[in-house]
Amino acid sequence: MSSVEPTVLVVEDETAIRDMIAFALDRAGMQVQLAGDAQEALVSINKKRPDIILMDWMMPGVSGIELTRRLRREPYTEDIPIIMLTARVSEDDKVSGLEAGTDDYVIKPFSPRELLARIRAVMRRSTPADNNGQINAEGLVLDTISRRVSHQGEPIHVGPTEYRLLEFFMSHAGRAYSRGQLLDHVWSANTYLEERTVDVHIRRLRKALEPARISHYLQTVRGHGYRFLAEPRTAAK
Amino acid sequence: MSSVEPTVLVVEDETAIRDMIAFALDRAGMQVQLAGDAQEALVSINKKRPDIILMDWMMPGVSGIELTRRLRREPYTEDIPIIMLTARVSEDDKVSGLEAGTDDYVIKPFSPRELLARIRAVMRRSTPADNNGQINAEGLVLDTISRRVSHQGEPIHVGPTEYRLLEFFMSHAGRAYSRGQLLDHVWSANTYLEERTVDVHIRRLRKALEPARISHYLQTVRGHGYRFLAEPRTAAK
DNA sequence: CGGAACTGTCATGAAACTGTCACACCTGCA
DNA sequence: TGCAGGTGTGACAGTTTCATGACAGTTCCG
Repeated sequence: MSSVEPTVLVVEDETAIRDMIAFALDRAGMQVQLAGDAQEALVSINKKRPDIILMDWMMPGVSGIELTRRLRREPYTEDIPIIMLTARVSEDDKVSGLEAGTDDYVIKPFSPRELLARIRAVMRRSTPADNNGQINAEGLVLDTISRRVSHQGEPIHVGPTEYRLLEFFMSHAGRAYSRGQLLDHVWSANTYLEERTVDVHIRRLRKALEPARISHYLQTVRGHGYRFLAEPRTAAK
Repeated sequence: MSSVEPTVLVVEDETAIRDMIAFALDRAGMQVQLAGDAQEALVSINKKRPDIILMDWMMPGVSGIELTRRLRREPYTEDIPIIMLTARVSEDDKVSGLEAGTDDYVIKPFSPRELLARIRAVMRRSTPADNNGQINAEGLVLDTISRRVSHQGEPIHVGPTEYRLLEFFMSHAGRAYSRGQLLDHVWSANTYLEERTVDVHIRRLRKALEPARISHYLQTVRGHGYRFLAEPRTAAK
């Protein structure tokens, strides 16, 4: 897997907790960036894009959840996994956090070990490979730099919306999304669109993937939405 | 959460150490499975999924670290916490062990007391509720992220209602619910439905679980309702 | 200006899903 | 043994959900 040490950004206003986390992560061989508030966090991210972000829910000024929303809006940061540190436990918070784009939660108080476990779990889940601008899934390659799609060398043409949709799906492979979530993430926010619109774009994307015989990578989750899953060849072990 | 005794799989080639560990764990009221090498370990895991694995770093044949990688690759096993037993002390080994998906490690020589403490710590942190969106019960995995159900890797198709029903049951395993309670929890409120409707959905869910031969996980509680209980394999019947 | 590409919405039919029923079956009890 | 209430099972019709093709409005170019 990735032989380089992952970089973790810790956004937390309480110095004691921040230092504790920093110590634990450092011991585990991770690069650590520290930030005391959202402002510092943004600066830090701009300087060096972290592989994962640990973020306190409650912070002076811009809250963790608000910062998450902002990060999710920018292409440069939207794919960074975020783990929320929170004292809250209610279902509502959980839901709104997940909607905002959080990948996991750790509820205070937590042990350094638990934190490490979560970080590893999230990274194992969301790090497909080393990221040089390409996302690869069973021969389907999406190049975020040239903004092109190809399958086993053969170029595939997709429209702008289909491209964004595919990019979102491929960088969150395996995960099921409702139509509402897809509208939030793939279309610019604040635009109200019919949910059926998603269906049509899925259809167009499938059509584009059809010549490569991989349209089934886009799976329908009945009663819910869609999911991208590039199934490996069904071969016995 | 699980009040039942945890099952611990010990993978260790040195008989003396293995016996010592087995004795200590048994005294602490834990179920113990033993394996002398990776091969035996895989067989044992297939027979009964352990709640945690103690694994020697150095073993003849497939090493502990390699076995860890393999286990992390399979959905059925990827969530089992692993504690590595090692004589090595260098930083490098420590890091690569963690990267491979190990949850903790104990350096030889160690005391039974230390071992138990580590086991309890790891289990405490990896059990809490929706671990990483997966609910696992004896090989039956419900993934709330991808919204899929599978048994020992084999996907299982269930309809939307059956999915919600199973999710509810699995996150309240062992508990018996009346038909009325199930209607309240699984169906959206304010809908009046015939109580027998529950029976039919139970039936459909059982049918879906039938190919995996685990339809008996859904038990009938006569005169009351139903209960989900994934029983470990009973030897003979 | 004109065409090509793209976008959002809609109508339609097929497929999946849902709730209900009738009847078979099973269990405990008189 | 027969009865009575509870549960399993298959069938069915109504409903919901989704795939698909069409269409009109837009934008983006030459």
